[in-house]
Amino acid sequence: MNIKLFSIFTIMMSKKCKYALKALTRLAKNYNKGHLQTADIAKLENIPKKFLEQILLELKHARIVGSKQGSGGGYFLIKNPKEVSVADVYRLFDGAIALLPCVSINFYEKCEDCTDEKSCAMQREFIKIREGARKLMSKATIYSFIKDSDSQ
Amino acid sequence: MNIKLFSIFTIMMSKKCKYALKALTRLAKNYNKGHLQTADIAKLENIPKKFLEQILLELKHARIVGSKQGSGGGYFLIKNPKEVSVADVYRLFDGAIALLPCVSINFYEKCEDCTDEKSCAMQREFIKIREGARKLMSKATIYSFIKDSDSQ
DNA sequence: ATTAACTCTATAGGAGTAATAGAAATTGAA
DNA sequence: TTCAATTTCTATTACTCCTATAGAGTTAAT
Repeated sequence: MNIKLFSIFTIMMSKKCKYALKALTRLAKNYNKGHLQTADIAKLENIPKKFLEQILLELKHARIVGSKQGSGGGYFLIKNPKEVSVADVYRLFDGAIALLPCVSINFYEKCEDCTDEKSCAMQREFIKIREGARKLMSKATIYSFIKDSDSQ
Repeated sequence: MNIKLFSIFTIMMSKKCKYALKALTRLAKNYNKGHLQTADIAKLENIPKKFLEQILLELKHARIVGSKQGSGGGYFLIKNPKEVSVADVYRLFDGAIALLPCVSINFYEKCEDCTDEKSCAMQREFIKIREGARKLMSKATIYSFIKDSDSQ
């Protein structure tokens, strides 16, 4: 009968991106209160430390976090938590929000198999899907993660 | 400066899934008008023929298309084009619509790094995103691809 | 029978993910 | 000034999955 019993192949957000969001959430709780060290964030959030180092470095290059080097150093959030959206982080680590390259705003590419983009039957619908996802992912910010969680 | 010049790593719909949607669109145009052969669909849609064979077979196992074997055989759509959604096809080939396994309806899995799911700060927002994407992808059907494209 | 098509399984190459390792640079403090 | 702690950066590994191809098997029309 060929029934698919299990499928872990699901395309989702990468772990890197998820870890980034969790780390940013930690940093947001500490916003304007100094810096946190990689090792501490790693332990608190169950993220492999060396992997988290890479992630924080990328976030630094994207100017979302800042760092203090050397002994007693660490990372801190530069941007306001309300101005760091899931969309921003997703684009940085996982790329396009659109499901097809030809309907992506930031990562546009022509589909190889498409002879004529204008006559593509799927574009109109996939633009709608992209817009829905884009709006929701832009509205969800790091701040929205913390605003109710500390019974504040 | 370490500027990322190019990134083709974007997570999107797989080619398999895109090819499936294109093939289904072809079959929908021929709905209730007999069958089409793999080779013809492959040529019309610029899809590698042997790859398309696999895809149509999977769609058959999912009871979305039917087939007629032997010489002169081919594939035809079983389901009404209005009842085959992007969500259905996406789930079949690419898996979960949700961005995190822990907020997926059909492909739920616990996040390894999450100690306590109830206290996860991100769940609420990611459920919203999933719901938006789910609704849009369920509303977009194969029929919605063809309804205006033939100036009908 | 022969031909043409679907059915099924296997496999290969390439790409990307997740994670680890280690050396270099920087800073604070003893 | 030396040491220790931390960030910075590059390389590399193991693994998985995607894309595509190949070929043998099965079915049905002529």
